[in-house]
Amino acid sequence: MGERILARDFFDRPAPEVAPGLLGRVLRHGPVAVRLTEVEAYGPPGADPASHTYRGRTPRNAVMFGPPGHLYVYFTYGMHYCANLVCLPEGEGSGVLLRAGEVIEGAEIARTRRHRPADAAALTRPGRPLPERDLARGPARLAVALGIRREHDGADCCAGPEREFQILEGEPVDPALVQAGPRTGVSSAADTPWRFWVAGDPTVSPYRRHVPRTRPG
DNA sequence: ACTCTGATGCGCT
DNA sequence: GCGCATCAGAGTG
Repeated sequence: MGERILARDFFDRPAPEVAPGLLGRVLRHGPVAVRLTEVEAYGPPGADPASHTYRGRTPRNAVMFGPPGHLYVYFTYGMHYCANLVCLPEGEGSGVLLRAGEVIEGAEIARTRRHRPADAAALTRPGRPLPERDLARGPARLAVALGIRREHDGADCCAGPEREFQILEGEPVDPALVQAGPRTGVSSAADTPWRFWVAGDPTVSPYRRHVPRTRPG
């Protein structure tokens, strides 16, 4: 039942319609599965200044203009990957950013991915293990937990159980529990309430307003 | 709990 | 060159 793959038609609608319906759905990549608790919609060219597709098609955002139900993976801040699910028919350029979720399968693998051995001092420090709820709390953390990398840009999530990624039906969230508000960290269209999350869920990321950086000097 | 900052690659103007 | 759809760690209350 909840293990069925979402039909591609599900994504063949505007992102702000798709986004709230994605809450409670499950994205699986091999042994790790994440139940989505927070998402953001991004509109097609011209309509949404915060969207990567606002100024039209480029090599980077090309997948967003492809068929729905595929992963658009981008690299940002010189160190993070984030993932969207493409919406609307081919040629439109719209999607839903996957902002946070609950790891429901493969938590140990996810924890290994999220742990960084780079800081040698941290290994000798007592520190507690990373809390379960933080494994995929935030778009870049979610990407790490699921092992999403640059090469997965364009991966089809609706094609079948033999494919690397699947978006599963899961248990859609009661609409009464869905909350909506402004998107996180965007520098424009901050008044557009296209962020959707599950009320009271601890895996939802803390809201951060965009703050412009001033460089030294 | 909160606020501030540095790290870091690259797409776009 | 500027500005990111960010995060972790340090500092403070």
